[in-house]
Amino acid sequence: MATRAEVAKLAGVSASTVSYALSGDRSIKEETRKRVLKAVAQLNYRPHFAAGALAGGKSKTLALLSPSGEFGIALIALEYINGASAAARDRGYHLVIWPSQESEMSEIQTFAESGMISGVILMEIKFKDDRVDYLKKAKVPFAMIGRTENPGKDSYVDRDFIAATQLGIDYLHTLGHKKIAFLTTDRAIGVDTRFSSALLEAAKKKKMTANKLQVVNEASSGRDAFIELHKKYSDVTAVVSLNDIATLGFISGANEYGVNIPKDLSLIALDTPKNHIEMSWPPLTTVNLPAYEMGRAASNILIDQIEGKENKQNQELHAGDLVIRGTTAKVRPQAKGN
Amino acid sequence: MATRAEVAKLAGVSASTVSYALSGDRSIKEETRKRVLKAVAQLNYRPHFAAGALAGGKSKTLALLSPSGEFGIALIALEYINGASAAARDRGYHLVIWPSQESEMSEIQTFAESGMISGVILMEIKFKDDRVDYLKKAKVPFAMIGRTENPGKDSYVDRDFIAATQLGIDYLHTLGHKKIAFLTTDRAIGVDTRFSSALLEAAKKKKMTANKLQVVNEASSGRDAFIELHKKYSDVTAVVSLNDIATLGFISGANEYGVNIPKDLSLIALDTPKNHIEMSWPPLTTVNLPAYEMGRAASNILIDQIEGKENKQNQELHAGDLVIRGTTAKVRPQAKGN
DNA sequence: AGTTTTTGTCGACACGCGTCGACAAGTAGT
DNA sequence: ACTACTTGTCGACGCGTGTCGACAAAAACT
Repeated sequence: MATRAEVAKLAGVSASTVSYALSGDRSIKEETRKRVLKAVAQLNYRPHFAAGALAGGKSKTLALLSPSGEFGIALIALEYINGASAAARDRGYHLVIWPSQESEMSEIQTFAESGMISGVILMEIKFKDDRVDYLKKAKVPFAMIGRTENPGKDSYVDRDFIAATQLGIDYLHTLGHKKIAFLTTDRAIGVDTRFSSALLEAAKKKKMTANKLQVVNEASSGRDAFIELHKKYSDVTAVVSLNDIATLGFISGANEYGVNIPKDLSLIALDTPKNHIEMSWPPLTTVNLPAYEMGRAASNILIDQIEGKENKQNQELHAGDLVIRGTTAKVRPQAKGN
Repeated sequence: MATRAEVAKLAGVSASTVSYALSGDRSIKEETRKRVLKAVAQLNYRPHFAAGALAGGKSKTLALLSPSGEFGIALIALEYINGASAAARDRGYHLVIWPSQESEMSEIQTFAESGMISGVILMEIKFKDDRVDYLKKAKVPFAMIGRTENPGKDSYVDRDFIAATQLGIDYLHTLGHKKIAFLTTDRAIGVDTRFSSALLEAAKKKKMTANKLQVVNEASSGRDAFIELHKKYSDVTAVVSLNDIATLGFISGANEYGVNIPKDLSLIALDTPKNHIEMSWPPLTTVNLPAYEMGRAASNILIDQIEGKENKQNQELHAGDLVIRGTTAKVRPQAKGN
């Protein structure tokens, strides 16, 4: 492994000149810089990361705290990770996945102080989130994917629930649907609450009725929801799902009962990771969840913050786009609900 | 952040004594060690990772190279990551997810040489894998999840295809099935090849016929496979799936055609990550893929290697267990294939 | 022409730790 | 009682950087 000293010798300059030529923190004559860069290339030199971290106090490493639920990292986390990781790499950082056991926040703090990590990305944010409070107190830079009830000036990237919901509702409206139902859980994460109220609002605007079907995050629950719908709300012509797992069970239920999607019933999913879309048949019409982009944004926002670009925008909302696939169709003229 | 010097002062010993008390690399009087440990606890001291890496040349960081496919990290990778990450943490290491762009192996080498990473975990191993050749030449310690055609003495953790297949086939045999079919892709990864031949072998032993249904890694392809089965092999009473995504489409197809699983047709999946199991209805009978354990094992094997425990076992096969859920049943007496 | 500012470079130092050699004190073997 | 080894501790050094202060040379002002 080539060191800075070797580069300096080859380029005929001092060691510090090499550093400055690379970092740009002091002005260097163009010709000298070129000589240095040539030597760097020739020796395939790359600064020793630990030495840099030691001397500069910067590790250029981000930790993505993944709440270790039952199955460890959640499925959707995958796309966030991919995006965050890619953006971090683009800016010379690394991303460590940190399956954080429960409330081991003090550990995070220690690692932040020991220079191991420069900042933290948080997922699955609750309305009230202890982790957020902790990190703020500990002065560890962080960015959220999701947001607390009152995020204030904290950095976050989140779904634009209102815009996403409107895209879906407006499309159903275009297709002629007037009586709809929606699948939602009532987890304390806040996503559901925000989604549900945005949906009711959007439906109201279009003068559509919207019945709520309560589900939990399981396929079987989606199937139960279909059965409930089938019995109680037979005039409903379209369903909006706010839970990805339940969606799949819901489709199974429809299949089982001989209800054809999309001919008899339209279905649109608003909270479905890419991986699930390709798993269903027919392919789901969705307002897609731009998780990759959100992950990217989270990294960028966090890095801006770490590097002291406080002036930059540090809160983002992503709506996603309507992607029409195979589960939506025009309402049938003879349907009761028309 | 407390430093070694502060601990030393508090404990009334020299700095190096603190190091030795913690590492155990030299004998320290029991009483002294206790005093040191007390001071460590009191100050909440943790060695500065970069300093350690600089001085000792050990970063205690593992990189998990995830082939960035179309969707980045693959779904199953999730469980591997969780397992590998947990095991690494247990042994004081960290796991960096490295979405490796194509053949940027030289980058890996550079980072390994620069002390950034101590070893590499590889996934989605092909029969002939350039990355493996590269790492061997570059002398970067690595462990595979999966294995090349001729792994020799290279470290790996892989599925025990023979045992896993036998568990499934034997169970179907117990249920009275004699004519089966199986879903497989023919990707070059080697998994499919090994699985297919193990299955044919196991079926032969039990004197069962086994028709192959070729699929690709898509839900719609699984649906097509069902239709093919329905038309061509109507006497088949059970299906073994070797591809998780196709499985879900297969079930949709059965629903669509009014074929009841498990009453009319049994289905058992051998290569399905946990996340997919909870997504299907009825819940899948599987020989589960112990991905979490495999991830753990990969980390442990790699760390053993890094730490020079060459004598330890560095190749493992995991079969998984038969988990009976809702997609298998006794063959129906009146079925043609009986 | 003299003074101040900017540009370009260098040497020195600190970051916090692992580890080597030295050495005093104790133990074991003759 | 002398040597030989072991135990327990310490001080010193080096790992490869980032960065600060110094300073000569050049440029920009009076």
